[in-house]
Amino acid sequence: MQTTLDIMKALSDKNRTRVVAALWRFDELCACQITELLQVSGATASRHLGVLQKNGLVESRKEGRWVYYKLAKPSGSESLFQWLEKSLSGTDELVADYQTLKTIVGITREDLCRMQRGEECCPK
Amino acid sequence: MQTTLDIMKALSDKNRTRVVAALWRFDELCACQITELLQVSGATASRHLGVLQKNGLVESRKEGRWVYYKLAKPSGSESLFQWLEKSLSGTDELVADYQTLKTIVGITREDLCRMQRGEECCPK
DNA sequence: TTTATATTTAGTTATTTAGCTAATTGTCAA
DNA sequence: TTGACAATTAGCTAAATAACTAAATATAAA
Repeated sequence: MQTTLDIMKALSDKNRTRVVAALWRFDELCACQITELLQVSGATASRHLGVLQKNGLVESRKEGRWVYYKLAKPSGSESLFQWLEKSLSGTDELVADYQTLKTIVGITREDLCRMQRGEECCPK
Repeated sequence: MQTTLDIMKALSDKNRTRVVAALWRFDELCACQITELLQVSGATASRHLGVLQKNGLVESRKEGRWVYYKLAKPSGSESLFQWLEKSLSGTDELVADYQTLKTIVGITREDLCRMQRGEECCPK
């Protein structure tokens, strides 16, 4: 029972649900892209991703200094995600996130991380 | 989006989910029966029922001094409940709750409430 | 090897919330 | 009308958690 409750709790946070929704549209995103989307500190984004991963909702893949995340729907969760996707489709926040993400993935990882460090370099 | 998150949050609490599960099996239960099931104060049970009701998950009907609650699945929530029911089926807590509930509904409302007031009278 | 850096972990703080008791409300019965 | 009483609301406390900054870890580049 606790597993079920933990999944609900993981998905009852706005930022975590935004991450899940982002991964519906963009197959794989790295931690820095998700940090940029949520506009929180890297540590905060990392913690949210950790919660999602611990509950089997995302999985990660390390590639050099970057860590990439993608959805990992636990078996039997199809109807949950079916509901969630329908329930959230078209909400203002997610529509806006989609626009933001299109910009974010258009920037190289290197430039994005430079931006996050507050350096002057900007994406062309 | 907040509505969706609120529903998840409502269902991420163990006691509230136990109430929902109880109402799958017993069409209608009064507040005092739910208080007895959860083994919390009447005020706490009332607050949980209030959260469920506010988010459209249960509806209530007043009959004299008693208030009866039943499920009120919001439209479009079928797949959510399909997942939840499957995900929770057979868990120790809910199996135990079912046994407890069979006893509880076998007691008259009057005797149950007397028990809760700590009086000596006991159900036959 | 040393330095830079993406991510995670540790530690702190503010907010939220589940629980309690006490007070209030609304209904029935004497 | 008064008293009893089921349920809810108000007010409080303790625990959980989301955010931050700083420190630690792991990897790439110089």
